[in-house]
Amino acid sequence: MVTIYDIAKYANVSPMTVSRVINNSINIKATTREKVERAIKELGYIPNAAARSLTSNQTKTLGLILTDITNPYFSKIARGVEDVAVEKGYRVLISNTDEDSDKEVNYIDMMISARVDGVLITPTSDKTIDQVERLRKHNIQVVLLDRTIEGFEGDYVIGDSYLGTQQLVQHLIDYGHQNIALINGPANVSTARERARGYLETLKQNGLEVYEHYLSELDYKHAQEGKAKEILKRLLSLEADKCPTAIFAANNFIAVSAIRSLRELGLSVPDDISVVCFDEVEPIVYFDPFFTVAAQPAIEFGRVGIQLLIERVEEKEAGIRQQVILPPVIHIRKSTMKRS
Amino acid sequence: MVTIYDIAKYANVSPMTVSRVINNSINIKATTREKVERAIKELGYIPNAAARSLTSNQTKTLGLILTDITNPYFSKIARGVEDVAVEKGYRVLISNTDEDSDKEVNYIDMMISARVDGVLITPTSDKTIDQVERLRKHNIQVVLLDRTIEGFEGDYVIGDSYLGTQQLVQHLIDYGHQNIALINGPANVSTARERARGYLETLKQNGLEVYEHYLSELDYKHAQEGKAKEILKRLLSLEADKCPTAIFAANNFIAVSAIRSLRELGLSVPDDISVVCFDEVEPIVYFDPFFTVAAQPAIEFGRVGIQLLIERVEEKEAGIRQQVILPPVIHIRKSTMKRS
DNA sequence: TCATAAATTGTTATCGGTAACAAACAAAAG
DNA sequence: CTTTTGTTTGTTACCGATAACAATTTATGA
Repeated sequence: MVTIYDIAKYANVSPMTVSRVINNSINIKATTREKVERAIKELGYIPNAAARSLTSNQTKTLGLILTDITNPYFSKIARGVEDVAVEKGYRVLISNTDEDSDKEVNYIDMMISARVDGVLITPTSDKTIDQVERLRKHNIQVVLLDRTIEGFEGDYVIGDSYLGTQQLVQHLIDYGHQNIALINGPANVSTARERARGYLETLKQNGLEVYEHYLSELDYKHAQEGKAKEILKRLLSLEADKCPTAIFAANNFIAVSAIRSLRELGLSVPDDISVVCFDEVEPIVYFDPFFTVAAQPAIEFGRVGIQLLIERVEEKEAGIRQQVILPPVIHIRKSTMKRS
Repeated sequence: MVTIYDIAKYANVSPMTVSRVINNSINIKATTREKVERAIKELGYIPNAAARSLTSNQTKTLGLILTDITNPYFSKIARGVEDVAVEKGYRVLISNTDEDSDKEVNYIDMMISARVDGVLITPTSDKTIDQVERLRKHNIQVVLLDRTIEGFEGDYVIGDSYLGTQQLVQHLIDYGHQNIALINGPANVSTARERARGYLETLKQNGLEVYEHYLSELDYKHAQEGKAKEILKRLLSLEADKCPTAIFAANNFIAVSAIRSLRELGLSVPDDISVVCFDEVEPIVYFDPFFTVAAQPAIEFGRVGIQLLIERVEEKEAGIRQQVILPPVIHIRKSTMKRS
């Protein structure tokens, strides 16, 4: 492995001078600089980041903790993060919690041992506050992504779950639906709470009753057809006047599970029942726009989130909290139909 | 930041003893070990990976270079990689080249400066061989993923593009299609070459003629509706007896672009024209299985690829080359129709 | 009981950079 | 042609961990 010492010897200068050239210090004689740069090129030297970080106390590495990169919503976020990070000279360590707080703890350990400069994280639940504390104790900046957690003081980038839900539910009501069931995410996730609030308040604002039976929960995860089917069976077995004519799915995965289950139960969307959800269902949207959704600007979430994080990292003391709430965009498509 | 020196002082031993406890060395008195472990827990010590890597010459970090994490095919690969890597105690640095070899060079630099132990890479083109050389010069192991490159000697995990193409084309022929157009990926990517070969040979084996006009190229990238539309316009303007009744799209993105363009041109799939492609189109498949595809075990690609890489990393000298070729699975669905 | 082997712990140097200070050299001023 | 100041380069110590060796303690056997 070639080091500054090799370069130094090759260029007949001291290692320190090499270091100065690498870091574009002032006060280097032009001829010396050229000599060193030639040596660097000829020997193919690339600085050792580990050694650097040891003195500089920064690794130029950031952690990105998501629930599942396989969800297009998160892969887009990851993409946004990656692009901005690289642009600003940072590397990105990535990991998937699967909404599992034990995994989350392990990944936080990993991030701490890597001494990342900051972590951008989609917390699994309110319990994640402990992990935030731990990171901060290790002097690692934290920005939350997609969700907040109780008691968190700091920067975050989230979508407006309340607003999006309100708009979707209102859309259903405008389409003549009165019996709207909510299949929500886990109540210990802030987005689920906000979506529940949006759902309940919008119903109330429209003078509609909320049946206890209309509320159920699934994980925000992939492939839960089994549980989804049970929920739907239960919903569909309600008396005719209480049987839901529309379903609000709290995210894209839940919506896909729901529609699959509905089909298996012999119902078709939107003819028999309408479905709306949060987050775009890709790449279906490019190919055959079907889902009525509250689309969130996922790439933008990533870009903004990592930007905030980098700002925090680069000016530690930094001032006021940056809490960005990006509004969703409602797309009315084929999964909802007017009740006649 | 708490270091072994802090632990040492707190536990009244030498730093070296602390190091020994951390690394589970033998010959530590039980009482000493407990004392140190208690100190570690109480002070919340986590080893500094950078410092470690300086002496050990390994970072326990691996690089994953993909073309675009936004493509579900690659996000699944990334997921497989991540899972196995973490399981084996490695971190993963991730990056997206967008099939751009300049970006690729930058990311390779990044990986070298991070002194990753190995890189798992989807090469952008045959030119990537230079980058492989560079990595190796820096003593970094390389495993190729999804594609090979000319002149490469080493491990790789790829799909059987030839076989998959053959089966898809044969399926089209069995369905009565004689005029099958190929919209391929870039010829400097091995999968595209193999798919072209599979296409041409299967046609020949069936005594079908190949029209020059049937061959065209797109990037393996997202959102190329413009170019796709041009290609399709040209194809559809051929005389009736030469006008394709089926299209072989070299990957999922190309297929989606093609179908979108076809629709804009007033044609529907499969009624007017059949379409097949490589790689699953998710999550459509869960929701409404539509595409006839050669599905590749993406997660498995990732898992196997990173496993090979880790093996190489952990026993440098290692023996014979591991060249894994995983067969695709053909799913015949609704995007193809029998010609009557 | 004392020498010797085995187990346990400590010291020093090092990995590849850089900060802080010191030295050498060149240019400007008297 | 000195002196002074400013430029440029070099030395030393350190970041946090560990390998290699040294020292100390404990156990074993004659």
